[in-house]
Amino acid sequence: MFKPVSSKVSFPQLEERILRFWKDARIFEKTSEAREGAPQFTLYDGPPTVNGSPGIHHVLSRVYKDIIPRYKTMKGFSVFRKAGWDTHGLPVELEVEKDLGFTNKAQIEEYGIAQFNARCRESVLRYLKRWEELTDRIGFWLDMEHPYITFDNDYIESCWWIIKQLWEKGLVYQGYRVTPHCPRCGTSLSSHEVALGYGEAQDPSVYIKFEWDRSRGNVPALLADLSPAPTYFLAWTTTPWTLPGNTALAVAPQAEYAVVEHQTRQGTTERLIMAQALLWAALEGEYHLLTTVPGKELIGCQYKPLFNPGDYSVPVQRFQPSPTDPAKKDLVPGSPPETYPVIGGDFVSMEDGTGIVHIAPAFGPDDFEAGQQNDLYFVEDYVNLQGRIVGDYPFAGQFVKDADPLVMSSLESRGLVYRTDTISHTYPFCWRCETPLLYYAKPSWYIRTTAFKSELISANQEIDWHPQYIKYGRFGDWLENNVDWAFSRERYWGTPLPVWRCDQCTDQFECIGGLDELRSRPGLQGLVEPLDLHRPFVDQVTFQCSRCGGTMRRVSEVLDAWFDSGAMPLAQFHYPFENRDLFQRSYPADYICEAIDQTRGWFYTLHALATLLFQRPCFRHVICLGHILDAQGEKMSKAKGNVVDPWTIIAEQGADALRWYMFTSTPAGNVKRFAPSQVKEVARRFLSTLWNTYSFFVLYANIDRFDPTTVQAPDYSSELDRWIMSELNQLIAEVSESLEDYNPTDAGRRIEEFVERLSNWYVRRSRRRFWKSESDADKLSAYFTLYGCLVTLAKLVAPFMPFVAEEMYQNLVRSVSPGAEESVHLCTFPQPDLSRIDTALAADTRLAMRVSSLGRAARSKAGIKVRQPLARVVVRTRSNAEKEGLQRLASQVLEELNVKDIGFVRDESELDTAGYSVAAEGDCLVALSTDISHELKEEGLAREVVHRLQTMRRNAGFDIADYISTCYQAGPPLARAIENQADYIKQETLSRQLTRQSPAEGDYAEKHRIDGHEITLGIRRADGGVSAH
RNA sequence: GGGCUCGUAGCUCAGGUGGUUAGAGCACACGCCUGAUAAGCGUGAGGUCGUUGGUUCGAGUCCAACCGGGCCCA
Repeated sequence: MFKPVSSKVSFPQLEERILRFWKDARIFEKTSEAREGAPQFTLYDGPPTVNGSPGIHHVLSRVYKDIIPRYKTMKGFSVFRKAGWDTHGLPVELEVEKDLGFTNKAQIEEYGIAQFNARCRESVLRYLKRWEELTDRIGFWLDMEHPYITFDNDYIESCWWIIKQLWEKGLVYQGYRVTPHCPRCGTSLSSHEVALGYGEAQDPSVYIKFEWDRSRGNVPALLADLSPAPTYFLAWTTTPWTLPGNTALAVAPQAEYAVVEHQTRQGTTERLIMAQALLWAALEGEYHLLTTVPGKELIGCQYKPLFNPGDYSVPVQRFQPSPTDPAKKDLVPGSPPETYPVIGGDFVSMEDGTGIVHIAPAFGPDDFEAGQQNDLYFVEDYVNLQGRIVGDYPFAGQFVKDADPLVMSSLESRGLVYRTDTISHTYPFCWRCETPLLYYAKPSWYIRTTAFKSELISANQEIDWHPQYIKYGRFGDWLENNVDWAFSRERYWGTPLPVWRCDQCTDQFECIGGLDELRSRPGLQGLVEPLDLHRPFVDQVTFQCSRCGGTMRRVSEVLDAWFDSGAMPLAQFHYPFENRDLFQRSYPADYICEAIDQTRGWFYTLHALATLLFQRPCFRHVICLGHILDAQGEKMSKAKGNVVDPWTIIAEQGADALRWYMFTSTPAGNVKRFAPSQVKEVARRFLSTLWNTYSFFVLYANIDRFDPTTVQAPDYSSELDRWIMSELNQLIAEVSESLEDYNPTDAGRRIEEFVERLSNWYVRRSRRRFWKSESDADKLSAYFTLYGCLVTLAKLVAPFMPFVAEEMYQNLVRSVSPGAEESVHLCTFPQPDLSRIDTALAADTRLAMRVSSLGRAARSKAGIKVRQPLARVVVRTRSNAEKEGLQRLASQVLEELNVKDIGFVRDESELDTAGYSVAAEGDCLVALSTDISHELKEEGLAREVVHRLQTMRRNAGFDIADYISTCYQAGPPLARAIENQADYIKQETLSRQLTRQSPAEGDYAEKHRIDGHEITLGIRRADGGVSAH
């Protein structure tokens, strides 16, 4: 006996039961134990940042991470899947800062780095619990008992080892570069972080006059003859605060520049120099053109500083060739300048502005480069790392963006402003705290990924991307445009950069690749127990300089958290200090899966570190998911309030419905518009159809005491059985193929299709076989076949919907075969029996379904219910093969249409359409005879009576197998029909007696009207309550 | 501004290498069926396949430009 299955089921409750079963019986552990020694399949779990609770988009990536390992386990692999948690980084610090009410770094240092980091650790540990809970609840099986956590000392030590490897290959360097800098967080951001934060900004758009000094530098011949008058270079900028840092103006050498004359508001005459092509856009009011001059002739002209740093107590530096390496430029202290030069630059655009670009080498990447190339002055120190102006400026003390109007009024008062506007454009903001980023020249540590660019590209060729276009599109392009990785951060809660520097001979650096190496340094001090490799403890560790005997102190930086996650192929094993074999076995990963934004994030750092270390990729197959948007196609964000909480969906529809929706609604790589109502639809359309088929089977199998363990395989004489077995094996083949191809979407959609056919054709057409009284071979064959379909389905859907699959398996298999595998997830995945696939039968059945569908349409047109039997259906067929196919399946069509006989014609002209109702679609035509003879009429009436009695049985609360006694009172026409069809009625309604009399006391009675005639029906359970079957 | 990607019914999606009248599910209206079903079946309505050009005997499908959404990069 199977456990009775109600058609009404709460999936969330069912899932909770299954979770307990898995836990109590250690099923997950057993899936590993059972596959010990089998070929390994490796998942690398891209560690989510455990800062904040997991959202619906995390469910998407986590169930996609789950399905392939589950499938591979059933295919006999030993699957490695260690959970990972990304615990470092700015987001974590930011949250703690918010809690503490901090607004800048100084407050952290005041508070104490040790305490601050302790809070960071607590914060991630708190969130980690929530991640574990959700992971568990959605049935994502991975080893959370032995996770890798990026803040562990072991993990950090592996990171150190990797850096040492790169250091020894000369791939780590400290560069002085202009980087995007967040003045609030006080740190540089990497290019992928900057990308997260572009937004619309309102900025000043100003045209500034730089006064030409004819007494110095170059005077272009074309301008030499002009009468003396004040002459200005006109330059455009959106960042007035950088003007005190201006040390040059750049022109496009090939462009033509105009000298124009105009009247100022004060009535004086002045001249402006700017690109001719942009005159119309930049100038207002009247002006007249004096002459033009090629840009290259302007190079070498000198102009007067807007703000001479010497006047504001700000130090000046200057680029000059390095004495050790003439190819390099050093910054050396300089004296305040008299004038600055006009230089040439190929980056000067003729799209907007004036064709003359203001250069502040400290505050822009192009500017910095121009400074190096032209040995320019360098003025940076009037802005500190908090973005505030220092020095003696009238706008000192202001945040740079707030200083903009004050800079302008200072220039305005000196008559150096031509025009002021505002502009709306995209500008980068800090992705976490939304502070506008500043480009700021400062030292940062780099990994020289560009040295391995061609290896990065060729290793990518070995990777199997889903969707494929990522490979040479998004990801390939990114590799083609590779730049060195700025991987240091001036922060606190992160893996410390393992580089020590001598405080005496300051250019002596040492990179430490592990703890033993550190312990072996001479004069080691400050390494205390219990060991914590984080700041501030690691900052106390000093040793002796091998060159001068000075003290080696660690540099202050920590690592970009992306380095941590990119290091996981090694660091999750504490490689190379432990687990060398395990590492070797698990490299490269067979499978990884994250969303599209990771092309610049984890996909990249993983690939970069692997290639730099081993010159080969560390993952073979990757599914790159599209993002989840809300139902309106808008990005989900807390601010908009359109974030979907996964727990709500799970509580209402269950994890399996959510999983199924994630897999089948949209291809993995597409954006997904998430609407909770669609999860509900999945539950209704697919899950409940499957469940009801299962529940139907159990209901009748129990009545008939069907025991799959003792029944022999049938001879499959039934076309229906052969057909569904053909469909089933076709399904197994296609599902396997799609999953092998990392495509759960197609696989799931095929399963949906099969379940639909199973329920709405196989079971519907087989119903009588299940409820007929005699237990013959045909009945057993139907049970056996449906049972086989359901058990196979349980296994096929197991990787998709692990809970429902388990429930079905436990009841269908374990309850009758205690020796069977303990869990569906310990079973092997079904293998298709290709010999059972009968494509001709499949085509014939499709045709039979189509004919039935058209036959129903013909009935509908004629207004004759299906309950009324008809004499004949005629089908026009295109070929003998079609005709023979339909003849074989005639009983299915006849029953479905409630028709006595089927005929065939090859041409419509053979059909006398009088007395027929015809329906056609494409080349398929079906005609139903509409003449209803007296006998057919009586049969129809009898079926009406049966229908009313069936409904009454249900209303009276009888069991479907209870025998009853039936009585009726009706006029002659109905009574005659009932008498003539008495056997049929008794059989259908399990009536022992059928008598023409009034209902007795205690009978369940109803009055009905059939075809205009009144009838009273009464039923009662037959004596002894003996059940049928 | 550049790159990638998507655009098919009100909504969610199918539509290998170009080939009759572009399909499914949901939702809507009307009708039917029901000893498993929260279901199912039938009919109806709903589409200039984002737009405009081009290639072709023939374009949802191939090409180009543009428009719109998303992501990425400036």
